[in-house]
Amino acid sequence: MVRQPYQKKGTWTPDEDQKLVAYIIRYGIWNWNEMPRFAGLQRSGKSCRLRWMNYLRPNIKRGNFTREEEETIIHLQKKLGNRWSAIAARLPHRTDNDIKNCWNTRLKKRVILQNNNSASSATTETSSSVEENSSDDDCSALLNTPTTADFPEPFAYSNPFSPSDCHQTMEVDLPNFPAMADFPESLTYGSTFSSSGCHQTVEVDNSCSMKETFDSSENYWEKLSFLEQQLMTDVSDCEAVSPSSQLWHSRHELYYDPADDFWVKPLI
DNA sequence: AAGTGGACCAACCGCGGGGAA
DNA sequence: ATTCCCCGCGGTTGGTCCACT
Repeated sequence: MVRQPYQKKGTWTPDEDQKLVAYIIRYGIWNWNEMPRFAGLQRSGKSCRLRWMNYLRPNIKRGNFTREEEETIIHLQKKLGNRWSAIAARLPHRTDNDIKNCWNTRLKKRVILQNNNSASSATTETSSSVEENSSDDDCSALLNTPTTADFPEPFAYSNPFSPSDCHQTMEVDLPNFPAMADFPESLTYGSTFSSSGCHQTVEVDNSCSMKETFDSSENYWEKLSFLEQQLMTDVSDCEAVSPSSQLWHSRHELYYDPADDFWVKPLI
């Protein structure tokens, strides 16, 4: 009988974030339901997916929405309704959850207010101000968002939206990436980061231990922040691994401790 | 200083779609 | 054709922060 592991809820801790990011960087996304177990997380797959998609994903723009973005959301909401994922697809680097929150907390009231004002006004010109003032052309810069299909290699990223307007490239090189059979028993891997001018790279290799890199390195979160800033396409689109193989599962059995519901060796 | 209410945001829940078996 | 499983979406909730009284 398979014991249903305890599944934690609530706010994610930095340690959990670290485990999830480290795992996804290393292995990609293959099965959200199975992933938390292998990543040493006591979370549901849905929770992991949500955390990744809404917060940890590298290409997420955080912080206040600009006036232009807000107008775009209003325009698109009017056009598409509450299809937040469709709206998010047209707003670079904003998540559907963020857009939904923005709408529910701010924009909806603003629109209602605008509508009330226009309704109370005898004139008709203001009633369609949003529609008229934010045509598709007006927000074309936002709508012409590159899709992940524009990026030929799973781990090579270009960032046309870099704040500094310089073209930045992120390369994540994962040698032996899915080859579980190649992992030594004392599984070691990690990431090194380098930056030079506008061309910045991220390399993930097997040269240092995961623990060393993410636990005792001087600034893991600095690096993660770097990832967040520079990885400008969806890592989830990366084809990472073939976990369905018997090899995958058999190798993971070596590292997963069912007694603790924790994936021990690779991370500890 | 303490209480209160609103704003904001992260996360959860339930449902439906789509693909695989 | 049917069932099952996974994923993604949208609605909603709960916690935190902050301004105001």
